[in-house]
Amino acid sequence: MVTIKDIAKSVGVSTATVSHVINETRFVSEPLRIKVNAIIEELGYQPNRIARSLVMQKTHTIGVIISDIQNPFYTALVRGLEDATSPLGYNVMLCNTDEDTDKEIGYLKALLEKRVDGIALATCFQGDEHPLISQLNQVPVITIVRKMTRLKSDAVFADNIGGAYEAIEHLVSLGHRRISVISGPSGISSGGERLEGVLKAFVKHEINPNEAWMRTGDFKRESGYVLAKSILSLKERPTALFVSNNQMTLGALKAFRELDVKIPKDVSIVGLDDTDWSILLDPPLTVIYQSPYDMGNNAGRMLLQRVLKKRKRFKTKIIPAELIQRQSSGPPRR
Amino acid sequence: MVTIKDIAKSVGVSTATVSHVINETRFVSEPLRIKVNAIIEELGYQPNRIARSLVMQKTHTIGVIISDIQNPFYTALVRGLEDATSPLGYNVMLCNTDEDTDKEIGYLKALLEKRVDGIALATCFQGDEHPLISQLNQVPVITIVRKMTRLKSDAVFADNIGGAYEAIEHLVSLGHRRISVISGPSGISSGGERLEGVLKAFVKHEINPNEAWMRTGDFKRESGYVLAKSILSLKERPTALFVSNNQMTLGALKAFRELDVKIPKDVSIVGLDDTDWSILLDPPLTVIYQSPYDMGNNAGRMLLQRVLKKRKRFKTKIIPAELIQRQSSGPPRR
DNA sequence: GTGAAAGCGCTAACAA
DNA sequence: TTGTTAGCGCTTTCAC
Repeated sequence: MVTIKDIAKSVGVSTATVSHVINETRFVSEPLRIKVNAIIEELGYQPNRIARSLVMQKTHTIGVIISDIQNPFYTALVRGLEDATSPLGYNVMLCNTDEDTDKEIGYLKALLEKRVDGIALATCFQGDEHPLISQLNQVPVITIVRKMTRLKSDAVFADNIGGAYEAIEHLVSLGHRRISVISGPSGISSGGERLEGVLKAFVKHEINPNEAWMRTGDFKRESGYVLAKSILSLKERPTALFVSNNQMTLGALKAFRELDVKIPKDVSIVGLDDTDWSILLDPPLTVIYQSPYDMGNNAGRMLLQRVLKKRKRFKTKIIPAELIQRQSSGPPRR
Repeated sequence: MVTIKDIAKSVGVSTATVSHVINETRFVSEPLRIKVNAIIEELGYQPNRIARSLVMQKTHTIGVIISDIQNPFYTALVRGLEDATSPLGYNVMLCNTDEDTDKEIGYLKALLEKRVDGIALATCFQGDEHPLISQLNQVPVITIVRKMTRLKSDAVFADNIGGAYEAIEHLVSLGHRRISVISGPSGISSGGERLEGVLKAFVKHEINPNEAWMRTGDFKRESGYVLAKSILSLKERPTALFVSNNQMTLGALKAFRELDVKIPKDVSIVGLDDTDWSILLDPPLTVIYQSPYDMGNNAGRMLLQRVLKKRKRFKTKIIPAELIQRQSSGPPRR
């Protein structure tokens, strides 16, 4: 592998000069500059960013930790993040935890040791005590999707309470009062907050939550499937179901299909998170939409601002929720 | 940031000793080892992998270049790749080209300069001349999904010819002879090969391709939509349509819905690439399935074998194609 | 306008 | 059993 030293020797200048023509960081006379560039071209020199990172203390890499790369929510988010950071010369190191806290620890340690310039973290830890909290407080981190207490950082979240509230409002406005809910883990903020939004709407409309209809899943497809099946098998069926993420909705829809429950005639369903194919489902799915692309894009921009020390105070951005009404929700059967 | 030197000074040993206890790379007496580890713990030392990479000439990072991170095909592939590499301590640098050759060049250069240990590349270049071919020939590369001529490398592809052939066979077996096809760019191997498979089946069954029904898209949703709309608007409609990737199928289905064309009563449709939600569409989609997870997983394993020099000869792995028959394909209307 | 050389944090050959 | 020290390839201060 050819180095800056080879170039220097070949041209007959010092490494300093070569470095300066490469980075345009101090004046170099025309003839020398031309000669250096020619040799660089000729020898096919490729700068070694590792060496540069070591001295500059910057890697131009940002780490992203998400729980499911196969979930379109996260891929849109990553896309937004990459669109925000790659034009500024940053690369993304992507880590998939699969909701496994051990993996999260492992990835986080690796990112820290690799000295990434910043980390975008959608944690899968529940509760307060993140084991790496002190290390995380020492690097630019942006908390995304799921809150982390005790971490001083910028953050981008969705309006979970508002979104869930709106979902229930929508169902109530259609005439539903027998509403079932599949929530996510209450220890994860997006799980707990969505349930909070639901309950807030219940209170507003004086609906007494029926324990048998209030279930908690783990944000994965299988739990949506199992819980929906169990709910639909109840002697007393709800007239509507709100599922608090896209994967569980997928599972729930499978259950509906298997049990041949007609949507929305038998039971209305509202999901959270929109996808490309929601519109092609049978029937097209009514959802609460919170733009993951915007979340990622904002996260990327905010993270870079911090990396580049363009901002002092920590900032939290909330991405709004929006109801997209399609045909999976309708008035209850009389 | 605390360094190995700080540890050494604090314990009163040399940096060599510290390094050796960290890496367990030569014997260190019990008491010293304990003391060193204690101080490491106490000072919260985090090894600097950048420095280590510089001397070891290994980054434990692999670069992955794909064209669309929002396409479930690629996310499953990346997932498979990560599952294969991360247990061995490798991290994935993910780059999304969006079918833009300039972006591909930029990312490739960055990966090369960052000295990733290996690259998994699904190129978006068409034809023979990849501008970075000589650089790529100097690092471990695994070609995935799309062939690259002139690149000496391992490779993992899908059985595109076989898959497309099978799709047409299936339609013919249902009684179709008026078959329309939306292909991908012929300059991309997965585009050209799938068309090749189609034509092979046409020949076998003595079907004369109707020019008006043979269209070429760009693998993106919009082109599937536009082409399907135009095909369905023909005075002479085909009785079946084969679409050669999932994104274009999504677009085509939208066109079908907008024109109120009944599937499979009016026109049968077979897609290529399966997705989680194919089964929930209306009607559930018949597809050709070529496991992207397996592609990624094999690619990851093969790439690491090469990185670790466990293999001399280049190897190509073909992932088989399989027909998954659902309800979007049926006999033609009489 | 250019060069010498220190140093980024680590590994490992060579010495002791 | 442990320490000294020369790099890995680059940037940048200080000198000329």
